[in-house]
Parts: sequence; structure tokens; C-alpha cells
Amino acid sequence: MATEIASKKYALILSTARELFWKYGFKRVSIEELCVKAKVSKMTFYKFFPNKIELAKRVFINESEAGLKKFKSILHENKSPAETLKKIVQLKLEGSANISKDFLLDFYENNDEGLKDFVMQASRSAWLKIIKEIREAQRKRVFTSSIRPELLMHFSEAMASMITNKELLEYYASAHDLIKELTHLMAYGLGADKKSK
Amino acid sequence: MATEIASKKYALILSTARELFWKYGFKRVSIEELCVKAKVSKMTFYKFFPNKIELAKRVFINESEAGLKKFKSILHENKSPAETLKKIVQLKLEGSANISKDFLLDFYENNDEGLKDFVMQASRSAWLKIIKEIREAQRKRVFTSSIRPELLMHFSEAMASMITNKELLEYYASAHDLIKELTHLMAYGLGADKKSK
DNA sequence: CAAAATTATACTTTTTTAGTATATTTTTGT
DNA sequence: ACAAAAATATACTAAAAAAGTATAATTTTG
Repeated sequence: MATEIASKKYALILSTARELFWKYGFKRVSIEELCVKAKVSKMTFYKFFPNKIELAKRVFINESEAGLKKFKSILHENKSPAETLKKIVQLKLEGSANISKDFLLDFYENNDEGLKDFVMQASRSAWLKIIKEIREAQRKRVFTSSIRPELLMHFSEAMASMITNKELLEYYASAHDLIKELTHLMAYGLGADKKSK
Repeated sequence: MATEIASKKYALILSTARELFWKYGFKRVSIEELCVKAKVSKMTFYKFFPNKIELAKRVFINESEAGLKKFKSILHENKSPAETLKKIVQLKLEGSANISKDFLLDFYENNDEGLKDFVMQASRSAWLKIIKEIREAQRKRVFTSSIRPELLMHFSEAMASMITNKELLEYYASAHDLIKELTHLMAYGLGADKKSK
């Protein structure tokens, strides 16, 4: 059926755009390049999207939603605080939780008025939803209530960047100690209040 | 003096180009963008380089030479095989040993005849120099002679990619074992022949 | 202060990209 | 197999971006 073919090509355009935009931002990627890589003709592209900006917006929204969804599902697994945090960090490492910096910058540096507002508002909205999820998890005792959700997010961010840090090999020498510390922190430092059990 | 100012700006252009080209390749980077980021006027740019291609070539050559130099100095430290390999892997992790893939691709995909040959020849030349260095190290018993230099290079490459692999967190669970194995391999698996001592 | 270097500006030319029209081919449902 | 719908290749125009240059003004340096 028409819609099925459509969605096949549509999906191809989206996933290719995601890949390229993630790496280079959208300014550096031409529609033609995108079409070649997605194996879609330019005409087909224009059947689905009026221009590159609208495609970029779509990618942005989709990724935000997908990120939030993954985030939610982790929090709803009701695993231990350590396990939950570990999964969140892993999500960040995969790059599935955050919008690429280069991609984001192209929105901010774009001249079209309103586009900047679009991402700012969307980003804020996504952020608020995540915070809300964490609060709910706290209510369910997945995390201690004594930590502010915002801090928890920054904490997992910091952990992810620690791990991707290229000085990794150096710290391999004493990796055993580091892992021990990290594990301990996850297991006891962030647990739900024990006394309230 | 003129040369000093010149070399200051010149160096600024080069380091900025390195940074941008590494990330995006040179096709996606405009001279204007480069100049803005390097805080150099376009006129100054054209005082040093006739065009972007020549700059890209210069960056390529410099990086190749710098990489080889670092590589050499590691091999000449006469550390243990394990320590030496560790340092080589670290070099690869820093991205100082290899030319960026995006950067390289722009050379290959460029229409200018001769440019493709330029990199192919330069790459080959750099590769041969590295192999030569390894052979020399083998003569000095830094590495066992029973491994082919080419294999050693691919091995360190594989190790580096293992470490940057985003499944790192997963393997954290049994990281202790992995490190033990890796350390053992480095210490005993690649050492110079013991009997010949 | 004078010479050299660097920059800002403004400009032309060239190249790239965006977007569209149309004829042709491929795919799909029946 | 056939008709309708979808997708593509091609070729094109318009618009935007990038390359490259000339010149006057400014900054830096000895």
C-alpha cells in the first residue's frame, strides 16, 4: 500500500538524517548527500519534507521522544538504585539519551527566527519530563529523596564523561580500585533511605 | 620579527585546521569558518596557503610526521613489551597516531587528479616507516621477533577499538578478569624471547 | 615614528545547494 | 498481466555559499 512504501522511504530518510546530523550537524549536510546516502531520490525527499529545517526538527523531536522513552523504561524496571544508575549512564554512553552537540549548535546558530526558540522550548520540555520521571522514581523509592533530580542527571552525565575519557588506559593500572569505589558509591551512596523500609 | 608573527598565525591556522578537519573532513569546512575560528583574516590565510587543498595536504603531512615521531620515541624508550604496547594503544586512543577517517575520505573522494595519489603514497610511506621502526625494535628485543610488524599494528588497533567500545559499562561487571587477562597477555604473550637472553 | 604585518570591507567569480518540472521506470494491488 | 500509484533519473533555474582578490585602514613591531 501507498503508506507502507512511503513509510519505508520516510524511515530511511529519517535514520540517515539522524546519522549524518549527529556527526556533522545539519548545516554541513546537503539534501543531495542525504538522499544519496539514504538511497532515495530528491523528489521523494521533497514529497515528505518541505526543506532541511523541517527534517531537522523532525529528527530532533523523534530523538527527544525516543530518549525519554528509553529513560522512562529504565526507571520503570524497578531495579536497584545502582543498577538503574548504571543503565542510565550506559544510555548516555550510547548517545541515545542526549542530542548531539553539533546538531544542537546548528539550531542555535541558525538565522531563522523562531528556530532557536523551537529547540529551546523543546529541550526545556524534555528536561522537565525527565525530572518529573525521576521524582516519580523517588516516590517509588528507586532513588533516595535526598538528592535533587537535577543533580542526579548531572551526576550521571559526569560519570559517562569519566568513562569516555581517553585517560582510561592510565587508570587501568588501578582500575580495580576505581571500580570498587564506583560500585560502592552506586550501591550505598545513592540508595533509597534504609530506615523508611 | 616577521617570521615570528607569521609562524604564530601560521601555527594558529594549522592547529585550527587540524581540529576542524579531524572532525568534519576538509570538504565540510570553509576557509571563512576556519579563519573565524583561528582568529585570522582571510587575507592572512591566503598569504600562507594558495587554497584549502594545500592546507589539507600540509595538515596531513604534519600529522603523519608527528604521529611517527611519537611512535618512534615510544619504541626508543626501551621499556618492557607490555609497557610499550600500552603506550602505543594509548597513542591510538588519543587519536594522535591515526589520521581521521573523515579527513582521509575527503582526499579519496576529491575530483582533483593526483590528490588521491598524494595521500595513497604518503600513507604508504608512513606505514613503511612504522614497520621499519618495529623491526628495529624487534632487533633490540623490545618485541619478540616471532610476530610480524604488520600484525602487531593491527593488534594494537584492535585493542584500542576494544577500549573505546561503548559496551564498556557492560564489561565493567567483570572488568577485573578482563584486565587480568589483558595484563597477562601484554606481559607474557608478546615479550622478547626469553631463552635468547 | 616608520615599515611591515594584519585586518576589515567590499567586491567579483565560481561552485554548491535548493528546489522544480517532466519523462521514464519500478512497484503494487487486483 | 495490467492499470494506477509511487519512485526515480535527468535536467534545469534560482538562490545561496564559498573562493579568491583589491584596497584602504588599523595594528604591531623594531
